[in-house]
Amino acid sequence: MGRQPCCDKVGLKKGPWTAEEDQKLVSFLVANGQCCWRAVPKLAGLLRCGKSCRLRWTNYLRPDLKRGLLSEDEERTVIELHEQMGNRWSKIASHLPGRTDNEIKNHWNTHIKKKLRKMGIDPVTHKPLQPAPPPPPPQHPEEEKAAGLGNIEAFCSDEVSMARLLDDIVLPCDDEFIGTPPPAPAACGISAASSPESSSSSTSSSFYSAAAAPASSGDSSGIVDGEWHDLSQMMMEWPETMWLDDVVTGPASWEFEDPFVTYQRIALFDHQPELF
DNA sequence: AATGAGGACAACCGCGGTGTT
DNA sequence: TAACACCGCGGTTGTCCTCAT
Repeated sequence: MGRQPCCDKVGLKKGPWTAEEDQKLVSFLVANGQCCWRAVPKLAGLLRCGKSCRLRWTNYLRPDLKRGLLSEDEERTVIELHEQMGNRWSKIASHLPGRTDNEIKNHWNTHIKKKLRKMGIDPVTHKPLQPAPPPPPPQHPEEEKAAGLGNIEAFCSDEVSMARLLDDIVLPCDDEFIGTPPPAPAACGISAASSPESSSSSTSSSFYSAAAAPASSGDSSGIVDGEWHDLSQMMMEWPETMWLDDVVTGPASWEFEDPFVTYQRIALFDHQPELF
């Protein structure tokens, strides 16, 4: 059965979203919720196709999204799930709350694939590459596996350690975090969440877990499972926090405003007008 | 300081699945 | 049952940014 292309209509805009478009989409969805995407652009006053709106919302504007790099726990989970499911990015993403399939797919293609190759692992088959990685050449398949896959050093020593990187940029999502405005998208902090799903990977028998466990034990960010606030909960708390000033007035010392912060402001205005 | 290469990621494209008429 | 419409998924592309030269 033939299908009309979704976005070839004359006059529909393509390409990067502007802050104004983000604002329109977010304010519409916050006010009306998600209905049929085809109607969203018209109702929201956007010259975009519904598909584009859905993608923008799903991958960037959704309030429950985590921001920033995947934690090592999350990376391990992705690898394990990829081993089981292949390129079922949406299924993989469903095991990582706050992460999108697109984000995971991009991270896989740009980071994890390289790491696995450096470790001598075929990112497609998850088996040792042939020929085996350079010296010292293992004598037995088991040793090869252990050397290539069981060595966390191989996983991260040739790059800036994700954990240490997160040490620098991640703020724990506790009350202190709530009171601290996120200075930049990458530092929104939620990125290092140790979700129950991701932390459960530590019990997996997969060699990836064994490989990475030492480096991740005692989450480098100091965050304990369950400490992460649900965004809606955070939003309920914002008015009592210093963050509110940033959300309401906009970042004082940042020229660029993260669309996420824009969203927060819109959401607060729309849902708690009595506060202003 | 200029510039080219490579990396990272947002966004688009096309297809398949599913619900409705 | 067929035709259609919509949504979601996975692959790919385009653009911006960073870094090395």
